[in-house]
Amino acid sequence: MTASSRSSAAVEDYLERILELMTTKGYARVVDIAASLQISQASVTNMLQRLDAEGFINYEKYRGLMLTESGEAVARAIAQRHELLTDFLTLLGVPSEVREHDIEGIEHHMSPSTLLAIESLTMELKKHPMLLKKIQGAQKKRRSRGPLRSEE
Amino acid sequence: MTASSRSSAAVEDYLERILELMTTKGYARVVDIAASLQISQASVTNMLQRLDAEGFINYEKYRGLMLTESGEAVARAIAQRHELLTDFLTLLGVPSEVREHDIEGIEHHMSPSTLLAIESLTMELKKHPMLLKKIQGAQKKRRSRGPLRSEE
DNA sequence: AAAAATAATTAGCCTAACCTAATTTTTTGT
DNA sequence: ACAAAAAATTAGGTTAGGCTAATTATTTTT
Repeated sequence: MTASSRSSAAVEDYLERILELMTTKGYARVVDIAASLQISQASVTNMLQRLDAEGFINYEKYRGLMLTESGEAVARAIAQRHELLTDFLTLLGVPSEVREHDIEGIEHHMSPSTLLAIESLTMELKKHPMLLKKIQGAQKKRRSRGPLRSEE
Repeated sequence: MTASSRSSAAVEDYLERILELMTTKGYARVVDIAASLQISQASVTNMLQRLDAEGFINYEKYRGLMLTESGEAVARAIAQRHELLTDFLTLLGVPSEVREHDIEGIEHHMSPSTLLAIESLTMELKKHPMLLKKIQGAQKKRRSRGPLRSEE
């Protein structure tokens, strides 16, 4: 009955996409979620049942779903993290393809403390465009010499 | 023969710990690895067999193990990432308990591009102690007002 | 050198998240 | 209205990475 204690990375991913679909299209069907996450519809159905059981959505077979309060709260928190990280990495000049991939990997593992730190940092960096230029420049230099490993 | 294409987060964790044990104690026994990763010895034995099969270590039952070239390369890459991230988050004033936890979660998901950007940023930040003070200050303020809330 | 303690291995399970194939329900086009 | 298409569900696998309990090797102590 209660939304359970801690949500896994997978749960967070689903909720994030569901919220996004709800806000952009007004609804989130199994087929849309599957396409968005690039997984099978069967897997989505399965997860929706679990999300319902855990109190993150209200789900009725074949009929559709709605985020609960708690589900929406989780989804919004993740979306906010995602946005913050996008903002931050964009500022640093990380190329968009790589950026999105990295964010999807790391967004489930950042504590409020770390997020707060990055938020502060991001805000501060925005006030110092010269500094940002320097940072982006330093990257180009190194990249051409060969950094840590092969590029992605 | 060849170390396989892509290493999972778990593989990377094991290799990182093995390298650390090797350098600090001179050897890495099953019991030590298990204690360090807080998992059972049985699981470690299992993974060691896999690491051997995939060419990351040379492993002889009951006798011990050595990192191969490829295993050591992976381990060093991860260790370097870990160090960089520690440096970065420390600079931002993220408390050490949280910091370590977050790093363990995210270090397996960062592309060379992102790492390079953070490296440049970290170097630049070190030259601007006043800026850092400001960032750390901003965090304290917010933290006392509320956990993770959006700003402008 | 034998017994006791410690370390390592094996065997057999478990769970989370995925998958495909088959089936059922809903929607759509004529 | 009803057949065809699309969407959703169920049933039954698979894989990674953990676990415990039982067994076997090795090391230490007496």
